[in-house]
Formats: sequence, structure tokens, C-alpha cells
Amino acid sequence: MGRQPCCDKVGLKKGPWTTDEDNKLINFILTNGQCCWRTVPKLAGLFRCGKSCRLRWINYLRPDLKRGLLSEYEEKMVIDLHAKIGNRWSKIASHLPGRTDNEIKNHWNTHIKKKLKKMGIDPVTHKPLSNIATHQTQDQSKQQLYQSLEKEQENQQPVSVDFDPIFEHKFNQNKELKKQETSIGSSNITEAEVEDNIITSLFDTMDDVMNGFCTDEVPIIEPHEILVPCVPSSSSTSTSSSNSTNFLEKLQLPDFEWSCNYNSVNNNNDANNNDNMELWDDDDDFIISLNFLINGDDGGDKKQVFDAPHSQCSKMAMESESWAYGLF
DNA sequence: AAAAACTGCAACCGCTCTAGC
DNA sequence: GGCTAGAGCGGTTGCAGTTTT
Repeated sequence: MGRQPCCDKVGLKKGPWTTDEDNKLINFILTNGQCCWRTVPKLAGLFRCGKSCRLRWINYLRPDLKRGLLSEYEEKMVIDLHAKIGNRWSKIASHLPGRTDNEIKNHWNTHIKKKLKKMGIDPVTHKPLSNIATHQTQDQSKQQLYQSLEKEQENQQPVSVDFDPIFEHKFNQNKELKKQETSIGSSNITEAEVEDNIITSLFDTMDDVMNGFCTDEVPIIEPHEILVPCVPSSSSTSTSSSNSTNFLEKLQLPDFEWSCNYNSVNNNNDANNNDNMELWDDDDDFIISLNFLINGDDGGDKKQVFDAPHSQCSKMAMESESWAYGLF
């Protein structure tokens, strides 16, 4: 009865992934989609635990990931969400497109935590460290946090736009609204739902403010990095973690048959410039688009540089849900 | 120049929740 | 309803790269 164990752990490889393993995993998932993770390593020819494959894909190989440091606004978003919901990294990550829970968690532990401590704010309670016992309100400490952050930003970046008053104001408005709705409305609404609504509102606010993605977003597949050699090379033993930013240069996808209908994609890009989701409506669109990114317009010159503006690059930051469930 | 200390991030571990048997 | 595995999540570790001594 029951199911088979996830993996027998005997003879399974651990540690950093090689580019060869990455290629196998990407190749497998792009051709077969995300099915049962337990079967992925076996079918993909990997000596890894399915769990490990899943993590590698979600945290690193997914094409919709943004790379690079979190922007100031993403950082503020993380701080604010953390103040509301604590260490629920996946929840926080779900409101930051292209960011993974692991990435946010790491960023929190390595950067934000220190920053907050430096400012005299307890990263756990979000209250001033020296004044925890007092009755200072959370709003006051938050205000202090934002002021400190802004001050720091001013020092680092002379040109910055201050969105906080709008951000905070709208957030508080939404919070009040949700409170009222909850108290006036039925008692069927759970605390989690209210929390979700608040967070969603917060994200809407963020969206309003930023009008899309932040400007420093960097897609994992940078167009100029996409080079698909036709000749198979010997398997690399270098770890992907050390030279990971360029691993796609070595990526081979020998099993693909790329269609070359890039023009339609290009038109699609223009037509739906403000709609990231529609671009990836179905498998064909995705494959075509990936083909475009990799092969360029004629499909022949595989080293053609795709010199796309950032707005087009952001198309790569497609809805994560569509990747996870919808596309395949 | 070499060693030590520090930093940041990818990956692993172990737990919980959910769903199949 | 109980047992088990899959999936997901948060905490922790290990290691490569960087900075300091």
C-alpha cells in the first residue's frame, strides 16, 4: 500500500549541479513538462533526488526568474510583508514576480537583517531594538524604518523616487477597508483570507506605484547570453554555482525542433506590451518565443544577439503559475 | 604573498500539509 | 480512518569568492 519512496538515496549525487545536469533537467522539463518530480531524475537521466531536481528548477533554472539584487522597492515590499506575515518566504515570494522564496530568504538573512539591525530595528519584531519594552507603536517604528531606508538610499543613489507615502497610505487604506469589510460582512471570511487580501492590496499598490516591474530586473536568460551550439561538447565538470550566470551559453537543447515563426511573436510583443501573461498563452507561443530568443529571426544564425530593450526582456518574467501548472 | 576571516548564495535537511491507497 | 509518499516550505549548512590582516 501507499506510494513508492521518493528516492532510495543510494548512489544519488549531491552538491552543486553541473551544467550537464542542468542541461538534462531543462531539456527534460521543456519537452515533458513538470510531471511527478520523483520520476524526473530517472527519466531525465539524472542521478539526483527528485526533490533536488525540483529545487534546482524552481530556484535556479526556471526561465521566468529575475536575477540580481532586489530593487529598493522589492526590498521594502519584503520588509513590509515580513512585518505582516513573518518568515513565510514563499508567501512573500509569491508577491514578487520572478523571485524565489530561497532568494528572498537569503537576501533577508544576508542583507536586510543586517540593515535593520544597523538601523536599530529588530528584524523579528520590526520594532526599535533599544526601545522594545516601550509602547512605541509599530507604525512609528515602521516610519522610522522607512526614513532610515530612504536616508540610506539618498546616500547611495542621488536620484531616487520616493513612493513610500503613497505606498503606506494606500496600504493603510486597504487595511482599514478590509477591517471594515470583515467586521461588517459575514464571519465566513477567514483570517488568512483577510491577510491574503491585505497582501494582494499591498501588491496592487506596489503595482500602481511601479507600473510594472522594477527597472533593474534581470531575466535569468539574458538575450546576449543565449548561444546554442550545434555541436555536442564533452560534458563539463565545472559547477554551475560558480559560473552559473553563463551556463546557458553552454546549454544545448538537441531534442528541440524549433519553429521559426518569430515575426508573429514580435508582433505579439508589440500588441501586448503591457500584458505579460498573454504572451505565453500556450505551449506553442512559449516554444516560439524561446526559439526567437535563442535563434533570432531567421532561425539560422544561432549566435545572433537579441538586443532587446528591458521592457521586452521582462517578458521572460512570465507568470510563474503558468510555468508551474499551465503551460505543460 | 599567504593565511584568516568574512560574505553570499546554492543546496540540503527535516518538518508539515495534502492527497492517494 | 490510518498509513504512506509527494510536494512544499523554512531553517541550516557548506563552500566558493572576496576582503582583511
